[in-house]
Amino acid sequence: MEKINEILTLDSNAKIIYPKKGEILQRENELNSKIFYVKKGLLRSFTIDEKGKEHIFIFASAGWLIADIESQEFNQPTELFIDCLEKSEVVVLDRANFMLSNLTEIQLKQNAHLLARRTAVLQRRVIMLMSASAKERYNRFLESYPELPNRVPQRMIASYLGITPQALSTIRRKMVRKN
Amino acid sequence: MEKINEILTLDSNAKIIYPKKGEILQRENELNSKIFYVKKGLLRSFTIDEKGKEHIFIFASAGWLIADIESQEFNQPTELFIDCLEKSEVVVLDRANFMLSNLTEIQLKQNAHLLARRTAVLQRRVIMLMSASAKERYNRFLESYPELPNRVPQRMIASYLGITPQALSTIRRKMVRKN
DNA sequence: TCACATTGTTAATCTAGATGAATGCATAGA
DNA sequence: TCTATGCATTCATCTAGATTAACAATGTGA
Repeated sequence: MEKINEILTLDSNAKIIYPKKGEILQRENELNSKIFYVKKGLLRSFTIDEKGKEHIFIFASAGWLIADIESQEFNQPTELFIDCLEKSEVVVLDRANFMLSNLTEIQLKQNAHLLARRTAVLQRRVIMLMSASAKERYNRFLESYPELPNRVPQRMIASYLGITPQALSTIRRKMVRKN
Repeated sequence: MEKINEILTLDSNAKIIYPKKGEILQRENELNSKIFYVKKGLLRSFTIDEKGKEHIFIFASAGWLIADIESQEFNQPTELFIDCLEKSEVVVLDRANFMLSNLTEIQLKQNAHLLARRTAVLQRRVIMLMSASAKERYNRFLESYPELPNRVPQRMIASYLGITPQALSTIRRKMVRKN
């Protein structure tokens, strides 16, 4: 994940921002083409459905990219909000530059790996959503992101898992009782 | 989607196969690094969970790639089966070659776009699984892949949507009644 | 400091979709 | 041709998780 820095330093259009907790970096329906690389802190992306309910798509802590790849790839307005959960340090890249600037071959390959890694995470997520119970998904979440439960409120973890805060609370209670 | 052909013709290790309906191209737990590009026909990838239940991850008709990106990116044995639903024509690529062969810059960028497009599809899939009812997911599926219902049995569509064949049958009945 | 919002918990009720089983139909294979 | 296997449908039942609501504990801001 270090090679990204080469890309960043080469991209003269890259800017660094220091968003505060609660700051919104990208809104739904913006025609946006930004990619955010988190150097420090924590961001998240999420949608809001017709009933006004929030669905967290992904958390991005230090070293991760966050962006609305779907709308960017198909040149449509953003579906995802992106906001800041902790005081952060974030590199803002332009999609066009990220994909098309004069990067070296090595950097392009790195780029491909970053995208492949993101895809891999999503692949696992889809399989989990289809085949695992809420309890299993929660346990997998704890294994995969052991530090996040200390940093984000439970209602957001519930939202990430695709369940209500009440359901998560019940799952946790049952897990405690069994130990 | 045509530029892929440039990549294919350059990759001297690429082979063409002609699998028949029902033929399995990749099994779970194989340490495999193949990427399949479908020229004609129809493939699918799927997992089988602990209860023996099938979960279809993706359908790939002409012009699409299919591969277990997750296990490849993390160098682990395959989680996904890949098999053939219709007599097909398929280009078999080696992951190593696909990522690291001496492709031109343009081809590498094309490559990045193919991956980004895959990621975009998965992004939409995750959001749908989290926020939409089975009925809504079915309608979206019909919009996105209008030709597939004629080519694959309903139980597979149900599996793709993450519901049982019975539930899909009920949804369809209700939709017919309303028209 | 006091009002007020946000978070997590519990409990009662409701519902989308799962499960299990039976039936009719079509296709395939000996 | 007959038999068997897979597919779609329907129905009765069950259950994981949603919904609604009430309440305590903690933060937050004027």
